[in-house]
Amino acid sequence: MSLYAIERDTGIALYAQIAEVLEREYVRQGSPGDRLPAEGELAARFGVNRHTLRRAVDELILEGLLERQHGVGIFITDRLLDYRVGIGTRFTQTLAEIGIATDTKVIRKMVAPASAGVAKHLAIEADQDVLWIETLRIADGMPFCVISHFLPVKPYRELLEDYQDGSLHALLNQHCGALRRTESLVTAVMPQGDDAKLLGITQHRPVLRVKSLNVIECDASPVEYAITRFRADRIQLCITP
Amino acid sequence: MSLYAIERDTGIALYAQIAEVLEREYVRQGSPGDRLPAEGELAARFGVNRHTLRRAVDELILEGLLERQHGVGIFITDRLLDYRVGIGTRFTQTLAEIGIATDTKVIRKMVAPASAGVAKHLAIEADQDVLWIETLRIADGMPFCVISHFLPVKPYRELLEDYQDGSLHALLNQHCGALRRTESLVTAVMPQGDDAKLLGITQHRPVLRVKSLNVIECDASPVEYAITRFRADRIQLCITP
DNA sequence: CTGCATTACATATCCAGACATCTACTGCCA
DNA sequence: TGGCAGTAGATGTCTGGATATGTAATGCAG
Repeated sequence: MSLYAIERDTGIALYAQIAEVLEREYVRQGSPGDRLPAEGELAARFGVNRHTLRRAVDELILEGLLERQHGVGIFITDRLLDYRVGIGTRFTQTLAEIGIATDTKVIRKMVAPASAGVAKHLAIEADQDVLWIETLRIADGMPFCVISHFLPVKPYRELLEDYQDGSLHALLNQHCGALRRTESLVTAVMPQGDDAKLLGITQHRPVLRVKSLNVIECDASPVEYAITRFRADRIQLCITP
Repeated sequence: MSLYAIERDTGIALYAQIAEVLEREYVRQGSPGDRLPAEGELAARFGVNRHTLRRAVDELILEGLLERQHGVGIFITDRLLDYRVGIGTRFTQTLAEIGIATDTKVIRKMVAPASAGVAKHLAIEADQDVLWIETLRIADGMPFCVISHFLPVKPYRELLEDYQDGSLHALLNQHCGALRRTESLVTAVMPQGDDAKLLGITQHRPVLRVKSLNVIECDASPVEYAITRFRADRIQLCITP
């Protein structure tokens, strides 16, 4: 029997009380990957309807403590992995330095008219075509971040015609010489579109979004505008002055 | 009548279809602050149960597009304000530079044993007492970020006995000389504890968390370890190399 | 005209049940 | 032995109804 009882008519919602008990009893006691009893079983134990129990589980999913797998069960999520990635340097290079094997998967590669934001940064007219490459970066076999790369069509279309994997910036470096990152804008958002699926997280976990612009070192002409979405549960950007 | 019809048995959940229609029809057309029709009204219009409609609204609340007020209605949320704040500099100073008036409110001030993380950064023993100050920063009259400041008790207790508002770092500067920020760790999390209430956001919007350590310039001894939680909808950290 | 009780209406919670869909396992069949 | 159909059991969606609680406007009493 549970040490923590559920009380009705206390002014505190049943689902909130149950969420707390579930957290104390399963999340804190258990380990990542552990499965909880089935919804019906838990509902019976607490003496509430299955909907009420689901509402309680929803709370913990929102907090990132649990996740559901359709047809399988409810599981305790993995903990923060605390990778540190420098913001000033390149993705592949940075992770290589701390001994993490990385992989790149090209999700989409297309030519499309630039949005206002992209056009501004690439110093072209809005609606003018840009090269749009969507890549998924994988570290240690686990999805790490999704990057939308935007490049001017003009000089880079042929260059990237057969780009498939590896470091995009190494390729650009060979062609344009040294690149420089001008500034990075960092914020937190909820995952949009396919990002949650690609990153292997639920729709309810935040992602760290970094917008950055790379220019050619010598003449400062823009080469690539990138929007990166990191799994926030696996990463801490490390910024050193 | 709506241009966008809801279809059953398409394999797409009704609530998902309704959420899309609500977004197109109200969120994109309307303005922040606008109220949606009542739940019952909308449910009748779409020909679904009120629970199903609520589920649809839940989706948009999670995406940060709508918010509910008990007994009042459902409203379109405010848009991103896109403040840019440099990570390398001081809060008050940075915002002053871009012409934003700031205010500081001390939420809590107490002495408590250090957690493992805090102790490590301040180079003291775990469980040893530290000064713990919780402040809320307000920019242009709107909550902006919550900061947990941790300082060694030893030299700073008396200094900060009567600290109430204004720049904490200006005060520390007078006492210790120049400070230097060693590194900043940035990630995204969902708000914990009272943070959502203090920041004036729902529990379902992400916050940007920055952990930083300030040391004395000349001898590199740690002065302040701070954990800052920014409203992610109002801020973009701007990082320049 | 002020202030408070009433009331209408909004969202919040909970229950009970039906059916859909997904997953993993079982066991038969080729 | 490999593959596939069936099935048990898990989560997902939707309905209908009852009741609780919060908000703001109404209207009456003072």
